[in-house]
Amino acid sequence: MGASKSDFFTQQQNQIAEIFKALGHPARIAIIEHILSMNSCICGDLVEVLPLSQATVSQHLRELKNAHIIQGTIEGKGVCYCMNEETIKQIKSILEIYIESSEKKNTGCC
Amino acid sequence: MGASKSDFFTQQQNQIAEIFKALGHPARIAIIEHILSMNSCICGDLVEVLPLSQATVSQHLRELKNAHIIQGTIEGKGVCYCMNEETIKQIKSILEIYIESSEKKNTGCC
DNA sequence: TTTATATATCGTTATATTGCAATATAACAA
DNA sequence: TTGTTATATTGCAATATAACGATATATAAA
Repeated sequence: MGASKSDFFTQQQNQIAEIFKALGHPARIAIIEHILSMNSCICGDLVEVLPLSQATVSQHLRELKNAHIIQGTIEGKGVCYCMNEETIKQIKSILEIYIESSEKKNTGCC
Repeated sequence: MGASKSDFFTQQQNQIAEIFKALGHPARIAIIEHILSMNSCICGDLVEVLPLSQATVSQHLRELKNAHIIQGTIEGKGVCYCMNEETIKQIKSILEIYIESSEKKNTGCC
């Protein structure tokens, strides 16, 4: 197969997984780090920084946009990218819940 | 292709992406939620709870183990799974850094 | 020992992802 | 208008992933 049985999971589980999946590629981590490291977020130079073709970079950007991890606005003939803090905060708070639950229920078996 | 060019990214970028990738599937999110919701972490019943075959569940568990998101110890004829808090905390702190950087460099373009 | 139960691994198929060249689109410049 | 630059999309080949049946392994029970 290769198709995940999304229908059998909750909408929330699918949504969370979507975001993590978008973060699950080194090129996309590199893109995020680069957006964060720049003072301006006009990111046409990503192609020069990354070892990937323009087409591939554009594709990764689209995936990050689809998952609402970054936002892009047209600025003249370029596009300005920046992080969508809300999504990152959402994921962070989910991890916090995981950590809390895990600390509460320490059964000592591992 | 289909092979990601891992060699061209830093070890840290690859490692972070690996963990996010392991979290990027609804079944694996469901597994984590179930481990956290149980008082005991003996998780042989995951197969009954999830809409997946035993082989598939075992495969997902292996991926979570490989990414050090969960740990498993043999208990009698079953296996006891629990979270590896360290990994979750590591990912959480990376997201915190992302949020901080993002807040500092608000250029207002998006 | 034999049998049952729990989990892991192997082999296979269907689908998804990665990456790029080629091409399309869109905005500015001349 | 035409040309130039920036980004997106399309189409394709190579590889990876998801899922499962069958089988292997490993421990407990009889």
